[in-house]
Amino acid sequence: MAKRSGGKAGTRGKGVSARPRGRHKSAPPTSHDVARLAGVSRAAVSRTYTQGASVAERTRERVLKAARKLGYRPNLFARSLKTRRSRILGLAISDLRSMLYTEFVQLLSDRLAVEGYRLLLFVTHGWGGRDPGIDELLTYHVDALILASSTLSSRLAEECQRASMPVVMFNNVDPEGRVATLSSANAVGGRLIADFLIAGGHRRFAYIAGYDVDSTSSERERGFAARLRECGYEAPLRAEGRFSFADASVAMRGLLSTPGAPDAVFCGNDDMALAALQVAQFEYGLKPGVDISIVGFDNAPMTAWPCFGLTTYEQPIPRMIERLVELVKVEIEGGVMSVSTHESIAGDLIVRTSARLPAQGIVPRADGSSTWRPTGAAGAKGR
Amino acid sequence: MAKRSGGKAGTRGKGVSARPRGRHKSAPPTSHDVARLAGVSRAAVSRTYTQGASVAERTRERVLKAARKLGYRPNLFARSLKTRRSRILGLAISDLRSMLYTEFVQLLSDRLAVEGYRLLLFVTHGWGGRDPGIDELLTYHVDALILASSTLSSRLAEECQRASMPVVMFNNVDPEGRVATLSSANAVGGRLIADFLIAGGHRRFAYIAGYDVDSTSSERERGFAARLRECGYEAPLRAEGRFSFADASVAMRGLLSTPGAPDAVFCGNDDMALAALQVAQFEYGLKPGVDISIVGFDNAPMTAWPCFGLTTYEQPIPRMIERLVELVKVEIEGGVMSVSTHESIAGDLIVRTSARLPAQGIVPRADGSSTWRPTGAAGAKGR
DNA sequence: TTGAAAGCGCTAACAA
DNA sequence: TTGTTAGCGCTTTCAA
Repeated sequence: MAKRSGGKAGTRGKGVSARPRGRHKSAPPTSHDVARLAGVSRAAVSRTYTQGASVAERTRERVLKAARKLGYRPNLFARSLKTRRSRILGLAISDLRSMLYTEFVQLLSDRLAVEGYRLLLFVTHGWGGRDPGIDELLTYHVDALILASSTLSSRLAEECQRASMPVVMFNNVDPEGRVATLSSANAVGGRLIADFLIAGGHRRFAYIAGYDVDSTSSERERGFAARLRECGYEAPLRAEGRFSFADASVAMRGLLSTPGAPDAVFCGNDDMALAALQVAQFEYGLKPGVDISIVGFDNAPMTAWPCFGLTTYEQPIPRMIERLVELVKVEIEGGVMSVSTHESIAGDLIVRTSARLPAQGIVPRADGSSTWRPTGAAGAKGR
Repeated sequence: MAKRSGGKAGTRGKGVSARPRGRHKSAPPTSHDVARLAGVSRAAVSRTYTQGASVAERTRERVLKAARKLGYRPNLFARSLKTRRSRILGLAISDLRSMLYTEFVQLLSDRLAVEGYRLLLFVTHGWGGRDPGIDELLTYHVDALILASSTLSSRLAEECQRASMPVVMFNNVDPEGRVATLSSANAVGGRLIADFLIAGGHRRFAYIAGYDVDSTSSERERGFAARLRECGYEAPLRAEGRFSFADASVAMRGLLSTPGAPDAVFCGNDDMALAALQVAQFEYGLKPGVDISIVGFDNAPMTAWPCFGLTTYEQPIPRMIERLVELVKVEIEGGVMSVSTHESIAGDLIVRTSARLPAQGIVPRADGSSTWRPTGAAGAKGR
C-alpha cells in the first residue's frame, strides 16, 4: 500500500508575480520557466522546439538542458492557437466493436501517427438521422473531421462548412453530395454477390440489412436486389440485423423459420454474417456451403478463421486508408478539390467455405486466398 | 461528380485590422466576430457559453442568434488555456484489436462522454520496455493519461510526475509503484484456473504467455504455476503467443507436437485461447472439453459464441471502467490519494464447454452463465 | 542569432 | 448584468 509522493506542492516564482497553483500539484512548467532557467528569452525556447528555426547550438543546448531539468514539454494546445494546427483529427464512428472498424481504427491511427496526427474519438452510436453532438464536435477545433460510418444529416454537412471545418466521410455519403466521401464499392459488391450466388445454383435469396437509413447497407442491398431482378429472380427476402451479432441472429432465425426459407443469405456486414452462420449451423443443423450459402461483406480478419471460413466481399482497408489520408490532407490544405467528391474503392469477393462454389471462375489471389470472377456472359444466366 | 462549393474565400473585417486568411477557406469565426455582430462584448459571448454565468436572457439570445448566423462554436483549445482543463484524456493502448480492448475502449469512451471527456488515442504497439513517444504524449497537455495495457517504464512514470501529468494505469503496473494502478485479479485468476483444471482431472498443464515483460501475462502465469506447485504438480509447459491469434496458433502447434503434449492449456488472454481452441480442433482433431481443456482470460463477448464456448476468467469491464473513471477524476482533482495505489478487481471464472467440468462446484450466475467455486478444502487435492 | 512585443481565442477578476 | 482589462502558453514578425 504505497503512499503518493505528494511533495512539490506550493508556490514557485515566475517573473514578478507568483503564479497561483492547485492544491496538491504544481502546474506544469512553461516556456517562461525554461527561459528563465536557461537565461534566454521565451522566443529562444520556442525556436528550440520549432523545426527549421534558427537557434545557436549553444542556446539550443542550454534550453534543452533547462527543459529536461524542469520536465518541460511545449503545450500543443497553446501552440495550436497561434499556428492554427492542432495535429488532432476528430474521428466520429458509430461503433468500435464492429470487426472491420476495430481494424480500421487501429490502422488509421497507425497511419496518421506517421503523418504526425492523432485521433480524438467520438463514438456516436449511429445517430440515426438526428445529429446530437454536432456542437460538441465542432467545439473541438480539430484540424479535420473524419466521419466513419455514421449517418450524416445534411445539416451537419452544412454546419461544418460554415464553421469551416474540413470533413471527409468514410463509408457513408452526404445526402446532398457536398462533402468529400470515400466508400467501398457497395453496389458493385452487392451485384457481384448476386452473380456469385446465382452461379452457385441458388434460388431463394435473402438479405440481412444493417439500418435502413444507412447508405452503406442500402447500397449493398440495392446492388444485390437489382442484379437478382435483372437475372429474373424474385426480390430477396429481407430482415434487419442492425449491424450487430445479436440482432442478426434474431433476423436469421426469422428467415430460417419461414416456409420458403432462403438457401442463400447475403449479410450487410461480416458481424451479421458470422451470426447467421452460427444460427444456421448450430440451431438449424445446416451445413454452410452445402445446405445453405452465407456471404458477408468486409473481409474482417476473423472471417478467415477455420471455424468460419466466411465468403465475403473485401473492403481493402489498407488501400482505403491510404486514400482517406490523402483526402484529409487535401481538405486541410484547403486545396481545390478538382476530383470527384465521391470516390469508391472496389475489392475482391473472397471465396471460402461458407457458400457453395460455382463450377467455374474461382481464381487464386496473391495473398493465398481465392476470389471469383464471373465467366462468360458477365454471369448473366437468365432464368 | 459534384464540384466543391469553394466560395466564401477572401477577407473579412475584424475590428480595426483585417485578419489574414487561408487561400480557399475562411478562418472559423471567433467570439470577437460574434460580439461585434450581436453588439455586445466578448465577455458576454463567453458567458453565454459558460455554465452558471450570469447573462441577461436578452443578451444571451442575441449572442446565440449571432453565433448561429456565423456558425460560431467556442474554441475548446483556446478555452483550455485559461481554464487549464481540456476535457480531453489521453489513452495509450498497445493494440485496439485485442477483443477485450475494443470492448474496453468502446465502453470507456461511452462512460467518459457522459462525464464530458473525450479520448485522444495513442496506439503504442506494446513499447516493450522502451518508451518512445513519451515526449509526444506529454506534449498534448491532456487532463490525464490512461495507460491501458502498455508497458510503462519507470522513466515514463517519473516524467509524467515531473510534468505534473495525472496518470492512471489500467491492467499493467508501474514497476516502482508510484502510479495509481487498476488491474484485474491476475494472480487470483491464475490460481483459480489451476484449481479448476486440477479438479477437472488434468495432469499435464501448459501456459501460453503474452509477452514476458508484460505484468498482466506474468501475473496470471505466476498464480497459475504457483497453485500447480502447491498442489504437487510439475511446472506447466510454456510457450509465448504475444497476445496475438497468429503467434498463439504457432505456440499451440508447438505444444501439441511435443511428446508429452498437455491436456490442459491456459492462455494469457482470450484471443490466444481462441487460436489454441481452433488449432486443437481443426488441426489436431481434438475435441475441446473432452480430449483437451482450454481456458482463456478476459471473457471477451465473442467467447460466448456457440462455435467457441470458451471457459475463461472474467474481467468485469463495466465495473473496472467505473472504478477507473473514479481514479482518473481523483487524479485530475489532484486530491490526496489515501487509498492503495494498486487496486485489483476480481471476476468469476465463466464456465462453458472448452474445458472439462469438475464433478462439483458449478453454480449459475445472475446473467445466465455459469461459474465454478472450489469445494471442500479450498480445492486442494494434494496429489 | 536574438529579444521585445503583439496577438492567437478565450476566460475571469474587477469595476461600473 | 455588463464591459474593460489582463492574462493562459505559445509563436512570430520586427529590429537590433
